[in-house]
Amino acid sequence: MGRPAGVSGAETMRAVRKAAIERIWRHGFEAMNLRDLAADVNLRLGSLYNHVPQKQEFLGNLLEDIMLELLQDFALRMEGLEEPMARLSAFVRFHIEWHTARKQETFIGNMELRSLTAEQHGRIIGLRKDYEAQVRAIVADGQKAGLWQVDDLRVTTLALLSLLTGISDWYREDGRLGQERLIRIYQRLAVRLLGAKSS
Amino acid sequence: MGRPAGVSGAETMRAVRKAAIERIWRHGFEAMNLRDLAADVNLRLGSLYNHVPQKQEFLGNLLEDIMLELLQDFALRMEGLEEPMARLSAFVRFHIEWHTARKQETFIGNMELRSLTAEQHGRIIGLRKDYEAQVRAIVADGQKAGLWQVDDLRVTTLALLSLLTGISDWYREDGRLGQERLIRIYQRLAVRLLGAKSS
Amino acid sequence: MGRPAGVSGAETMRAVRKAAIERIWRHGFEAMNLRDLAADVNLRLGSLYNHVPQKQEFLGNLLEDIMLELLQDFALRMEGLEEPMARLSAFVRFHIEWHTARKQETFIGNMELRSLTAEQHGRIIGLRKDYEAQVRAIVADGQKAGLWQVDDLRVTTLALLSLLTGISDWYREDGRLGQERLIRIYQRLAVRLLGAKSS
Amino acid sequence: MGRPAGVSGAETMRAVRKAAIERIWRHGFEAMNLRDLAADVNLRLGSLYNHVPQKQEFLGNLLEDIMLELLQDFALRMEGLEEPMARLSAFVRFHIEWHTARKQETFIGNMELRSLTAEQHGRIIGLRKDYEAQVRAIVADGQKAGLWQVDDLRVTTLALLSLLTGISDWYREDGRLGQERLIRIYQRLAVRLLGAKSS
DNA sequence: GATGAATGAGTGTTCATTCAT
DNA sequence: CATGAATGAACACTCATTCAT
Repeated sequence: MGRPAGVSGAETMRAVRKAAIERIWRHGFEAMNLRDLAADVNLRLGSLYNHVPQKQEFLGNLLEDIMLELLQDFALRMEGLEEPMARLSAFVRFHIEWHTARKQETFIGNMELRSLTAEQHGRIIGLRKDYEAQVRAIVADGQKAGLWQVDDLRVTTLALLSLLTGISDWYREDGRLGQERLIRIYQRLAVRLLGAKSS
Repeated sequence: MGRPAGVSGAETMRAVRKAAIERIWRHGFEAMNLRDLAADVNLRLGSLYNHVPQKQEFLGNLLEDIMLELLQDFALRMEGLEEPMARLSAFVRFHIEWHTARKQETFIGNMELRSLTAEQHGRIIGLRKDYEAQVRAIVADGQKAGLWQVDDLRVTTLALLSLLTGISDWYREDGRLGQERLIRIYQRLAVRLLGAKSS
Repeated sequence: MGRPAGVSGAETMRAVRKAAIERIWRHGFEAMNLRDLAADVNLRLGSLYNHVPQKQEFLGNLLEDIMLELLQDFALRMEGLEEPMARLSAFVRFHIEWHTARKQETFIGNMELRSLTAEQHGRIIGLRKDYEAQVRAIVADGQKAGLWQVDDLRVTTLALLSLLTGISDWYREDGRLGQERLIRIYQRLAVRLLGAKSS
Repeated sequence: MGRPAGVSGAETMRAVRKAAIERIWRHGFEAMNLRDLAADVNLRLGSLYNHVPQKQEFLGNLLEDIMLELLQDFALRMEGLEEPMARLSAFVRFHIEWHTARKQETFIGNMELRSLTAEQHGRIIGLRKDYEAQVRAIVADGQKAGLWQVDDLRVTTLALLSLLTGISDWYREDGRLGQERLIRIYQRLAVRLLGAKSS
């Protein structure tokens, strides 16, 4: 009944998160029940509460951490890039890589916003706006540099993001096109969308 | 208690649908409970079952009807149009008009697929594929006609659909841009995306 | 599964209250579980909620109704009595009769105050103060009339109430003394406590 | 993690008892949870079990020790007093002092009897009867000595105890009346209750 | 002795669904 | 048709208790 040999809290926590992401992705947050989640990581229901706070709070933390990680990875990837076209390409690559490698995370990150409390929602929407703003900056800089010409900065940025994020609706690792090929296609689509001089 | 005067069964059904769409849109199908839904239309829970089938079946019917209506409206709108560029423009206009006028319906049509049974899911995915196929045909025809040049027909069509559908994530009737202006912007974006010769 | 023949909501409600009083009296509010309570009235747990609100709210309503009934019965009993000594005797008789006939109700009325929310607590303490105030008025009137002489009006009134309420800690219907004999003894004790001229 | 410096087991035990009394007093034994209790004394839940037996047994010990201490203090206070009136005064003083200084202990001593097992209950009721019997002896002796005249020895003794114990329902250290004044008032009430010749 | 982790048995509450009236 | 009442299956969450470390 006591603590079994060789278990660590942090490891269990990671396992719980992974299992939760899978379940939320498949059937949604509301449909994820904690008994099943506990079973996924070989725990009884009660034990789960040694690792996880309230279900609702857990979702908030989860989505927030996903967004934070996205922002952090994005910053790393963009480091040192100055030229708008290079930044656009890097952004498209990054976004696709993240949204295909972390398909489930990004899906629930979009899907389960409505399951958040108002307070959680505000917090996470804030982080999303950060990301948006950085993409908008790329589009704006390229425009200033005369690389492309967009009708409406805000709308075009949102359109660009929709374009890319939509991939996760149908992307499959074993799909017809390799990831690299996909990135190339979308880099070209992005450039076209912005109305770049040559494409 | 008998039926109050002036209330017809069909009317109640319509009211229930409307209320259900609102609730599903706000918090999701799983989070919609039938007691509240009944209250929305001034019924007690038990009475709801005189109008509505099982909750699960109700969702299936709802989503199917939404898709059928979309397809029907689409067909009407495209009637008589032959020229690919005209058809593209008409499609963009139609899609945006539908997805903004019927924001809730289309949102739940995308969102709640996962709440369907396998059988329902298959049926509705089939209808969505119909729609996709019609859009793909426009893209293909324009390509054959030399109006534009896409790298990958399937991917580009999906990208075009993502681009447009994404609007419903942020569109607000009282937003900065009028609907007409939005349509113009997106018609241009679509044309660019496909790599049309002139833009 | 539907509604069985010949059951009425009001009757069930009464049965639930009675069973709850018994259980709370025996083991306390916290120890009363709703599954057992449902079983007491031949219901499954879920059905209980057709009659009873939240457990916490149920307790508040219960205690409030008990106090209201006490106040109402008290008013009836005191009707028409003017003379302080007669009112004192009537009060003692009433209090003992109520606290022995409704032993459980009054016991939990005293005991479970701590299980109330702050808001409920305030409401019910208010009713108790009403009762106290009426008793205090009797003591004060007799004092003004020169029937007795107390050191401190408030304390003596509380002492008188403690004296009488204590009975329910040990009273048993089949006890050594009949209720009538008990009333006589306590009427005398009350008179003495107040320092009445003759006793 | 070993034992922090300067912490002895007996001290911890005392701290736990004190915290437990506070919690039981506020919300009752059933509502006291051991995690919170541990936190009160800066321990984690698991560590509590190095100091405290089963929760149920803990309560039994607690109440028994309270009663034993009461009896012991009572014996000390009454030592050497022979004359009934002096003993009555001393008892009243003692009872009030104990029930105000140890308000919480005596309150839970009365309140939580019902949370005991049958075996514990019997043991503690026995101790209470000891106390009662000693008070009854005082009343009886005074009666024999012609100091006062009661209708029924048992009932009057219980009434006297109710009268005094009731104080802890409303007593507050910062109340209107000082403790000494209160004792005087109740000594007079007690004497009156017994029907003493002069008062 | 202190701690984190695990466990099983509960506990209040919700909900879709059914059916006699 | 509307309603109140009943049902069973679930659900998130709590808690006393145990034990390897």
